[in-house]
Amino acid sequence: MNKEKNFQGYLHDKGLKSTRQRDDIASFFLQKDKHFSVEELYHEIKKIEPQIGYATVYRTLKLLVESGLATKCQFSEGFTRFEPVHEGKHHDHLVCLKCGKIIEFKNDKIEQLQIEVARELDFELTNHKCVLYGYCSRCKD
Amino acid sequence: MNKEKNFQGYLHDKGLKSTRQRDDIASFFLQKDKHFSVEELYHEIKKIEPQIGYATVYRTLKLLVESGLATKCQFSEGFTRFEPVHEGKHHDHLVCLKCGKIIEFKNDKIEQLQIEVARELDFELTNHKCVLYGYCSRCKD
DNA sequence: CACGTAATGAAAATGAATTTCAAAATCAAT
DNA sequence: ATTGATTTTGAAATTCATTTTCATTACGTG
Ligand SMILES: [Mn+2]
Ligand SMILES: [Mn+2]
Ligand SMILES: [Zn+2]
Ligand SMILES: [Zn+2]
Repeated sequence: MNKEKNFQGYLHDKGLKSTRQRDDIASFFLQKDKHFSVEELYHEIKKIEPQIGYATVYRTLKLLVESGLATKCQFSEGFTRFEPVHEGKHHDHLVCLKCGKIIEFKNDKIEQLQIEVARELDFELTNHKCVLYGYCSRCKD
Repeated sequence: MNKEKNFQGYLHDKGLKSTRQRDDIASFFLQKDKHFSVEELYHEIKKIEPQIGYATVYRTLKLLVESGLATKCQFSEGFTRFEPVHEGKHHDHLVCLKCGKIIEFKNDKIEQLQIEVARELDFELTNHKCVLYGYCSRCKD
């Protein structure tokens, strides 16, 4: 898998070591398409690597974010979620306030308008977060 | 001031009491145009009401949000900010990653496109947060 | 293999936010 | 104004996500 190669490359370039724990976390995380809480990921990794500690999961997620392979999601749940990046494609989210379902969307017009907003305000844009809250098709009514 | 009347009305309707502390916090907060951290607000209120406790500031902000007179802002700073609502006008934010400056913007096209995105995904929209991160005119370069 | 360095994990620490609880304040009914 | 039921307050304790500490273990270059 190419993402794992990228992670190995990132570690090497930074003079960091490849370890069984890091590799297990990265390869499990990167092959899923999911918005993980740290707790969820910790419990999944426990099955593969029973001695793993929370600190290592936190530390490895930080490295994945720094390497550009993961992004942080803050959905006002009181904790952070992390998701593997989707092949260089940025997207935003809808979050169901009842069941917690997370739906992804991509809208180039919105992205373009955000760039214009920033330019008009003489602001150099680096990234953004757009989260739509409400009720999914199964939870509404 | 009308907002303070609304707060008094909210308290009365919910069978809650009007207290010197609540009234001082609400009237100070509602007349400012600022994105307050709880700590900032606490220190400002201390000047007016030296015996105030953090818990009362937190509790009053919660009431202000519930009454629709304040909104929570989460700018990935590790804590929550609160701002008085602007006369029924929704807006979003740009946040400078260097100096922390918060710039407001309003873009009806983006808002409309968000509504369309939600409709296409059969999602009942209640609210949204859109935060653009980058560098303000003074901090870029 | 050996050594210097980095990583791990359990436990402690941190920090924002909430809860607890005894004392004080509010307010509707007298 | 006085009462008294109920709510609010503030200091301190608690909670919970996340970070840090530190002794031990693992990595990887030579
Ligand atoms: Mn996603
Ligand atoms: Mn604002
Ligand atoms: Zn739902
Ligand atoms: Zn700036």
